[in-house]
Amino acid sequence: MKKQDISSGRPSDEDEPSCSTGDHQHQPADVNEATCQRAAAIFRALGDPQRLRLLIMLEARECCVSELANVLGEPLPAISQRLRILKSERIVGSRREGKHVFYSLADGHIARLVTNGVMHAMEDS
Amino acid sequence: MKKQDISSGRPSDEDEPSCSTGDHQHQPADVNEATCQRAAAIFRALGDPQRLRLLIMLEARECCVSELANVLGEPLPAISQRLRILKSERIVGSRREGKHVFYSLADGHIARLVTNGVMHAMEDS
DNA sequence: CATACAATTGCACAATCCTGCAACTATATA
DNA sequence: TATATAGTTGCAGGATTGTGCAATTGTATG
Repeated sequence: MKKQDISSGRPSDEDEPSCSTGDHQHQPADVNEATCQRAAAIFRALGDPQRLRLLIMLEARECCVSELANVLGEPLPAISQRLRILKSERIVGSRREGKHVFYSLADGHIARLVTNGVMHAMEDS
Repeated sequence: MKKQDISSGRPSDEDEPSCSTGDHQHQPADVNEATCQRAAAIFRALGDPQRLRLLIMLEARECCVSELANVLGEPLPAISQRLRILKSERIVGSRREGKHVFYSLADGHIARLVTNGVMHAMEDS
């Protein structure tokens, strides 16, 4: 009959083979709900072509809003809106200098994330 | 007067200092529009908590749809839908074995992307 | 103080996306 | 062929999101 009970990886309730103590070791499989949502929020923020283009520019160097607007040929309010979203997720940081506000990537971790994503997209078939 | 012309990084039209030949070298700043959109599409697919949770499980090992549905405690059609989206972006691949369809991450590149995102979310304040 | 430039915010419209349920297809077994 | 299990697809709803434009704030200069 060979009834392969694959679908019931957890046959019934109260049977947790590798995690019965409730003690979580950070294996990939069990991640905080909060962590999961935070990570998703970051990815979602990166998941827009226009915002991603901003990040790619900021990856090269710190830029002010009007410079980004000029180079990308888009209205300034649009750029500001996108930067606002990226900042709300702490993906970019800002610094004021006179009339200008300069934006840059928050940290190297984000830079790696952006780079890896773009790399993968390029290597793609 | 010190007029700092920062905003006009590209003062007027028809002036492209470093790219006048049309030959693209893959600096971070200039990326194909297509590449940019492809990368954004990948990030967008990763940008949903439920889908991300699937990927985190698949990062550990290959799983079939009903197993994922069981472990995550969600209806099977919902899981199938999410996998469908992930597959359409070539983030996961599928393999049929009898009644079951097994899903797994498409490649190590994607795995790294997921890991990095989750890592960053955990390290975050 | 008035003016000019830089940047942000608010609002409305459109598009996209996520979800849930039902119906359908596919595979194996009796 | 009939039945049960596994998985996919289609569709309608409600929520979220991206965009464009006008109005506002902030900062330096005449």
